[in-house]
Amino acid sequence: MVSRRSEDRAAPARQSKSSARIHGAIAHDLGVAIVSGQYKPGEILPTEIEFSERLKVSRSAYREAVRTLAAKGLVESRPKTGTRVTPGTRWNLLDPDVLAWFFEAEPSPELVNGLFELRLIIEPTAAAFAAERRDAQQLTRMREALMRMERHTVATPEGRDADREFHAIILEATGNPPLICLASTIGAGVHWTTIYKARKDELPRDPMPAHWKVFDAIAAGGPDDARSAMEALVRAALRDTARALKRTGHSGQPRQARTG
Amino acid sequence: MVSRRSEDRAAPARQSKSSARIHGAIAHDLGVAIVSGQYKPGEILPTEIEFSERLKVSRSAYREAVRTLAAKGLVESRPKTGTRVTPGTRWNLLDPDVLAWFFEAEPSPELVNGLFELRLIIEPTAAAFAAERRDAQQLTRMREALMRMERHTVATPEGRDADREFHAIILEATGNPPLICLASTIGAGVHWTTIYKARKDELPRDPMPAHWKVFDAIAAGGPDDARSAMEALVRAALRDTARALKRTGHSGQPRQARTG
DNA sequence: CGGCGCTGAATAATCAGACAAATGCGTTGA
DNA sequence: TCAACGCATTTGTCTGATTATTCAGCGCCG
Repeated sequence: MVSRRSEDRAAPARQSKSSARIHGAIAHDLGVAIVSGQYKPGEILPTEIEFSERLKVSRSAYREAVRTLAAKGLVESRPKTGTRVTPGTRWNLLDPDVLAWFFEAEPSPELVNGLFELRLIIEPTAAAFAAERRDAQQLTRMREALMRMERHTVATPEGRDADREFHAIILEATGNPPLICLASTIGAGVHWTTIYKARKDELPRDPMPAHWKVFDAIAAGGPDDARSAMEALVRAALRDTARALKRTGHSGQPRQARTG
Repeated sequence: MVSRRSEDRAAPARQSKSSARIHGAIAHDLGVAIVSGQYKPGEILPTEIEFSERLKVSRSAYREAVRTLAAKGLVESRPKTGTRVTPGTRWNLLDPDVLAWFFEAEPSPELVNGLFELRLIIEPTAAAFAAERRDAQQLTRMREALMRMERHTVATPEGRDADREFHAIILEATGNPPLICLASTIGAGVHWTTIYKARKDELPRDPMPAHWKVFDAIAAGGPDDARSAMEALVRAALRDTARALKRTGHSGQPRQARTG
């Protein structure tokens, strides 16, 4: 995010490069500015006219960006009052974009710990459900994913894709749509944005045995075994993630927001 | 939602009554239409010009509504292609508005069961965390909430508010922001929209003993006791909710969406 | 003295119409 | 057969004006 003048807290202006939907870029930058505390809850943003002029975009593009943020609970607009940053308790922390915006800036330890805790609740339970409900075809796909992961190792994009897919199939096997939504959001937001940023020589030790244990338990149809195996796997992953977070300070590297 | 002509699947037009932000009303109606399956995933909405004319609103108002839906993952717009309903796996099921829209229409049993399951995972764990982390002041507030609930009973709005507050304080005591966000969303979406729609004579039996058990465990600092007490409480509530859902078919009664 | 309605100004909300950018698709030429 | 080109379509953006809301201040009345 580039500010031309120091008093501009969120004034990236339109990227002259190529195209990039403008309202999406503004929503992204403003969202990051809000979750990172550059605009504090209760604070009122400049008027539409002033802000859109400062950003060098039309009022309509700016307004569409604000609608996006309002949909995620970050701001609230009222005539005469203006657009106000809502209290943090109203933010949709589980929105994929909001989570991504947090991790682009410096997520608070409170948030990171909270997500870790949540993941530690959700994923083992999902594995237990999967052990009870998976069908033969899902089992086959899990095995294939793990074999692909083993062949490529997590040091490669292919290996990481296979890892992701393994977890995705487990979630799918739960047959619980909100759980699937939740777990993939958290997984995408926390785990993959950090652990794989580690330097190659700091990659976690061979994760395959832990993965195979989860698979075996699910294949055997043992929910308790699946739960504990997955808990061990997640704990190991979280240790690595925490280490990476502590080392880098934050996850850095902006990514493309899905919205827009 | 009023349709003037039968071929209009989502054409409530602007409410001539009072005021109501137009883009918010459109987002609401279109959102309900999408989650209820009137527009199916993969389907492409009419062009902005056509749809906005049909709704009798300006293109900009319609576009802002679409931005809101896109922010929640329900649709996706691209030049030349149009605005397409995204596959259900990409919807933010845990967005409070999306959840509310589901419950305005007929939520699928799959979704309802999924939410129940999720709640049964989350809330007992939250109670366990609360038992370990609550401070004296939170304990006092919990007791006051329960006493207020006892005094008014859940048959009154005051009693229900006290019930809500009790659960909210427990969540607050976990100190886990994503968990707070998640649990309040699910609680708002599932529980309160259904159970309290039951006829007075079908209200659940005295919920106070179960509530006091949860409180006692949290006060005593026993996470395991708190977990099992809360699990019992939630199970009872879910039974009542399931009964109400089965009887009414769905939760009916549209409510005001928060967005806009 | 206190509450209540009126008035005005500030701001978001909506509208209308034009132009720009992107992109899927058919056409055309090698 | 296939690649490059151009066209039509649709969303994206811009401009400027008008409308609706609502907060704050003031005066009036009880």
